Amino acid sequence: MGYDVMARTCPSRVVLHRIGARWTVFVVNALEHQPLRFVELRTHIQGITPKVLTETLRTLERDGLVARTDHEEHPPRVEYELTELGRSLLEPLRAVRRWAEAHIPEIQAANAAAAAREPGDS
Amino acid sequence: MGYDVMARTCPSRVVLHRIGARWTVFVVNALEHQPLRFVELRTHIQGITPKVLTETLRTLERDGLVARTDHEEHPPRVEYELTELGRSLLEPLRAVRRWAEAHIPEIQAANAAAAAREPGDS
DNA sequence: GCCTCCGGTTCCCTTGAAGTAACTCGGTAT
DNA sequence: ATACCGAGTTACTTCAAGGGAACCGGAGGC
Repeated sequence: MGYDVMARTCPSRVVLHRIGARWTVFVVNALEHQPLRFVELRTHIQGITPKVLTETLRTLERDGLVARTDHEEHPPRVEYELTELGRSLLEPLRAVRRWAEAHIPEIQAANAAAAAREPGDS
Repeated sequence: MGYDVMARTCPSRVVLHRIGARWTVFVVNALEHQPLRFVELRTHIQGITPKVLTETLRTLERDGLVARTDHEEHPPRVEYELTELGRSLLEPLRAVRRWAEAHIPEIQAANAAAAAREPGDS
């Protein structure tokens, strides 16, 4: 309690920034139903590069949202799963994701209308 | 229906990116209860510069989330308010904001623990 | 001896979002 | 004439996130 996101120094700004990071939403969403391995995440989240996936996972780990389990096998088997904390983020993120998926047409229409209102640049 | 954020070309990625933009959450939240003028937004959202506020508002306008009303007075009076669409985003964003505000201690603790686990760099 | 598999790492470059600071515009007040 | 207001704009800089491509290491298989 007592945090105010509007305050310049509020730590929740950092947290919001993390959530807003390009790939966080996708990784968390991907781990919703079961633990996944690196390659599985990679193929599940289309377009993510290994570098960025690693970075995102490390950040999520540091923040205590994702747990990494190295099974010490050969070939390597490493699994990522949501922690309790990470799981608690699912609900809000799902809401945002659902909103995004549901309102695409309206947003696209608004953009098209705005574009039509402006003088075409060609 | 039928959008899948995990698909490389899904338009919802663009939408999520917009929502994730540094200042979107703050502007939308600030407009929750009543229309605000430029300066009011500026003082309400601590740390935002006029340039960035303008950019954010323009984007929100284009996306149809915020309506701009110029009252054509002198000195100028311009009010920004959420549209119906913008208002529908409030609920999901509030959830995320609440989550952020609520889980700061845990995230900070996780970060501190992770930092302690690593070899100090000095 | 070399390849493959998995889970990365490394280096380097590009982009674009954000920040800084100074300036504009048109009208009214002093 | 000058200054001030609100609501921006403009030009320039900065910087971290992101992307691309190539490489690594050790076990097991051919």
